Amino acid sequence: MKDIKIIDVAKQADVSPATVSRVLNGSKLVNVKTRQRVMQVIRELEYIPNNMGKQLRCRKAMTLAVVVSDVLASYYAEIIKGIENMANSLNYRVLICDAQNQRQKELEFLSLLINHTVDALIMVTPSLSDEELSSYADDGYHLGVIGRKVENPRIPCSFTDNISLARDVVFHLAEQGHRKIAFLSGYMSATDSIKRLEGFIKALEEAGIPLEQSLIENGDFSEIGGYGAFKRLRSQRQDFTAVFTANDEMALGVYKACAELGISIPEQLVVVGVDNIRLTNYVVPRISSMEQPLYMLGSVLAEKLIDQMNGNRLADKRQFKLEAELIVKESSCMQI
Amino acid sequence: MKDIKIIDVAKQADVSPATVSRVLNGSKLVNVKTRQRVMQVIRELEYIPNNMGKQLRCRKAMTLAVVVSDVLASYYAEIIKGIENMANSLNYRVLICDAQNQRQKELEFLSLLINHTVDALIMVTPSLSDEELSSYADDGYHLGVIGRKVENPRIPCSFTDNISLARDVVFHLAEQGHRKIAFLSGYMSATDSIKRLEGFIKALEEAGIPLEQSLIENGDFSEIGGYGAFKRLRSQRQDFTAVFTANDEMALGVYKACAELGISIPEQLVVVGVDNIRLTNYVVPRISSMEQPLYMLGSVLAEKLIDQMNGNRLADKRQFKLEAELIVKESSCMQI
DNA sequence: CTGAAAGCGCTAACAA
DNA sequence: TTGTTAGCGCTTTCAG
Repeated sequence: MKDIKIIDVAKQADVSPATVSRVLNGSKLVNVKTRQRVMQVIRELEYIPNNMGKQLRCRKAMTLAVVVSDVLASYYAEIIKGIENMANSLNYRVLICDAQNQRQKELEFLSLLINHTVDALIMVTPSLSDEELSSYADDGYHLGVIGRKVENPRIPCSFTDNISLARDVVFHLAEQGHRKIAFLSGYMSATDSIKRLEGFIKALEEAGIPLEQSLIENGDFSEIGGYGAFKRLRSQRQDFTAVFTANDEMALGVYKACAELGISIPEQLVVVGVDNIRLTNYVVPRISSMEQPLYMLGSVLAEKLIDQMNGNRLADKRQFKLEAELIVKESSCMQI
Repeated sequence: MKDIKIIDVAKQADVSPATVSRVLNGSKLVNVKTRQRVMQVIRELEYIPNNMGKQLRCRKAMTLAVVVSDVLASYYAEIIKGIENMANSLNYRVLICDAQNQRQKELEFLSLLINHTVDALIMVTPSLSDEELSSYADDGYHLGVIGRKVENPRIPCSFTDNISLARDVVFHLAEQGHRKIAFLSGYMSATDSIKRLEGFIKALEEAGIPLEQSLIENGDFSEIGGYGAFKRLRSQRQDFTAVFTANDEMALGVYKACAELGISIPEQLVVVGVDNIRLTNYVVPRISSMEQPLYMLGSVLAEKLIDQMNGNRLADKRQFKLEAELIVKESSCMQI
């Protein structure tokens, strides 16, 4: 902790601090000879520029904050990795903010932007409305959103195409002859759930399969929710041959219910989930699932946000709609 | 982005910036009347102190960096959560650094400390030696380590008691009459693996069970490694009745091998792993496992490190050895 | 109890 | 090509 300062280097090299700064920042306006001398001194003194001084002077923290609902969810880990790797490669750092599923916390983290602790904030959380975020964005703060579409032209966003995601599932099932397909939704307040249901309905139409409201049941994205939803559904109807669950957790719940009810998968019932979590490969039969491009959602958005901060405000594309990929496994396919 | 500054507030309230600063920082040296007036102006102007200015002046970033080998590993997520929640509650922020399993990256992140981007660094990675870390700590930088014991008196550390962890497993097995217990290690370079093996050997002695070298086989903490290790072991000997794997991934490998070899668990072979990952509850039979206090490892260390930075350098306890907990499930217990 | 003034370490006009 | 100078926004002596 010697704490050499730029002035120390300057004196030792017999130049001004400005010149040292120029050398440090790779300015072309420095004599080669001088540059070498300064570099030499920098090495000798083991000088490391103090980032706080730089930040204040440049009014840039070179840091992004990412707000997630719960750092424990593996869903976020991949997104964070995407953001982190991209940010680091562009010389930015990443602050992690765990909102602990509390709207209040999400709001509090916004202060990191306002008090200039970070240059931009990425929300991967559902609580804050477009309007709330817009008021900040319109004030000139840099905000990005992952997981849903936002219409404010200042807010870049990346999200999965849930309509085509649902279509892929329905067509995969329809191709195998299924006509009675049930859908288990997540929270009805979640955009993801709404969009998947919407896509499901659209796809049925496209596939020429009549929509039956009684084949749609509410879950809540949890295993237990899926279990309950399936049981309720099954108590009403027994004629459906396939279930599309809005995520894999609910598919696990369906598995549990089927085990209890003596329904064999995929012979009597075919199941497809979303997220392709690791567990889907460890139950028998393995669960077919739609894999979201999580890493990409993170890296694409981070890149765009950083790009935008560095002046390319006019760059055209602001919304990144990425496609999920169907991973077919035994739960939805006899002949695999 | 109005960017009100302290001087603006000062003028408006007809006081000096110093007084505004005092109000902001809750100094007692302010007349109640003045304080109210200043507060009023702060609210009116919606003044938010600029953190960069504060950081530079106070020479504190109020930020910790956490370096992990791979943000995707669920193992780290819990530790990060522990650090994050504790840090936030003490008004610190957390920077996440993904070393991507590269030693070089770990080294690079140390620069965050040196250039004063963060006040302290927590290493949850294995690559850097005690000596390497010590040289920084001795220079006055604040470093903490999670996952292994470090002897430098300036470096606080938190880790699981692997000796007692292994003992708990061995005694659990011995109590059920097992005398031929196999051990599958992780990487031989990993402290965790070494300590668990050491604990295993010690515990056998304590339990009065003769040690048999041929019942110890090398794995590498991966499922495939566990699979291979078990196959090798089994090709040599068939008389053991229990396997203790250094982590759950390897236990999954054992499951796979047993399925192929027609060995039934727990009737013919009992299995115990470490980490109690979610998957252990979804295979049949569920895998008994030692659960590490990951959240605590993170929060305890963060608390200590922050405490230490704030002057309590003399506080006695520097090493936090926490106990793992045995979660008994069907893989190691017939009568469950 | 309050204010003036001096920086924290750095960069960027502006001059030379 | 280089140096001088003036801050970035804040806190904290030191006087009063």
